[in-house]
Amino acid sequence: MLPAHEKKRRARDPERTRERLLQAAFREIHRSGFQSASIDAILAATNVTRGALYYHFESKETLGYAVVEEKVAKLTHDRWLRPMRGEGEAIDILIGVVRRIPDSPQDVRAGCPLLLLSQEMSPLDEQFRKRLERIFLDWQEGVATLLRRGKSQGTVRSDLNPNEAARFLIATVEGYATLAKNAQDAKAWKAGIRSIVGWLRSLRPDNYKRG
Amino acid sequence: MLPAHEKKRRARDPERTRERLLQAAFREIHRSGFQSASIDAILAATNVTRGALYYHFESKETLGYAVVEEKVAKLTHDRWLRPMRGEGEAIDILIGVVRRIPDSPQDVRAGCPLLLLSQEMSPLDEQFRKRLERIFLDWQEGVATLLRRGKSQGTVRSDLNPNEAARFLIATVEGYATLAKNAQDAKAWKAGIRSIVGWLRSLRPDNYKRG
DNA sequence: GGTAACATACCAATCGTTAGGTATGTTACA
DNA sequence: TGTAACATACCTAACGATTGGTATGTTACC
Repeated sequence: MLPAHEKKRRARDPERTRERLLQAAFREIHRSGFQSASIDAILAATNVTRGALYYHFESKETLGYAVVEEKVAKLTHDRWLRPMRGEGEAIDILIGVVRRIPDSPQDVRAGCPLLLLSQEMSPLDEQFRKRLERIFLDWQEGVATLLRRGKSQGTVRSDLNPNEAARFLIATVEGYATLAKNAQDAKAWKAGIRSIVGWLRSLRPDNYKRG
Repeated sequence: MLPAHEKKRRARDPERTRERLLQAAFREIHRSGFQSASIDAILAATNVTRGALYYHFESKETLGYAVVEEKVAKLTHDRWLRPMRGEGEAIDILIGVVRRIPDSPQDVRAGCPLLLLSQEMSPLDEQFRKRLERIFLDWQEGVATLLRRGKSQGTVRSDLNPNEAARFLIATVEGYATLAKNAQDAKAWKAGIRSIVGWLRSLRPDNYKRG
């Protein structure tokens, strides 16, 4: 007998259908933005029919909201929040996280979906905006918490304002991501990361030297 | 006799028609992005007809390119390049420029058009991308030139890399603009400006104190 | 058998674009 | 100077394609 995951594909598997739609919608939205994302393109990419899509999602908007909540938020969670909860020195962790952001040409050219959706949708759709804002706030809170821990452990300058520094880090990361996306050049991104790492190092106490 | 500019409006005034189309297109693109910008909306805003629009611009794309070249580039020029050519200490000039970026609720909520178009169009349309990249490069070069001047005058740290610092400034400005746009909150922008100004001050030589 | 999970066919609206015509302005020539 | 010839600057109507959405029908599974 075949292992469970290789069993003959069930004719009906609503969870899988929904997940495939979400994934395809994420890709399409990431490519074209939400407004220009085409339902037809999503259907073509998944071989799901209109009826099935509108069975799982009541409108294009709700599909978009689900993409933000379940796909975009997950990215931030996996790349930032989870690693930041690990052991180690705060600045080291942040440098590691920043360096682990995908830097392949494809990734850099595609850019950050959070950034794209913020620019496009936040003035147009309050429901979108609120969901994106939730992601930014969680991100900021995660960084600030880590910096606070660093301060209490003496590995971060005592005069640093954690919330302010967290915002600064996020702004810089997103700013360089924009420049690199516009340049369509992974080297631009890597140079940005080096600058950010340099700034992160400056958050250590003056008397705190490392190898 | 009436002054020249109040004379009865000429039935045909191609320059004025073109300029009005450009202005309305800029507004519409800034609001909706390029792909979702509606020709109908531009026509309605100007009371210009389809035929007139397609007389002045051969397609929606060329209209978009003209908006980037003649409207978006002008913004960067007026707000950054021109002030940066003035007299004075480099860091003071940069702080002044940054503080003079419009910070009304409407401006912050609308966001930076350069940012929006980069996010939306740079992976999709090389012609767009090149024109946007030109703006970013001019911007960067302007800041770098000013910082170089500051170094030679001893008002900027001698160990500073002008191009790197220029990129850092631009990335930070655009990053905070994104955060503020997503928050739809002018206070977020003003706080960002304060952080940027703080960073700019740190570019002065250690022994260089000011009032 | 009942209903959850689809599939199909179609709708009205909107998209950017163009064809075809008109009105106004300019220029060349008698 | 008058006007024929032409060019510029529009206007109107309609195009075919695509948009998101829905109503109705069918099928697989508990």
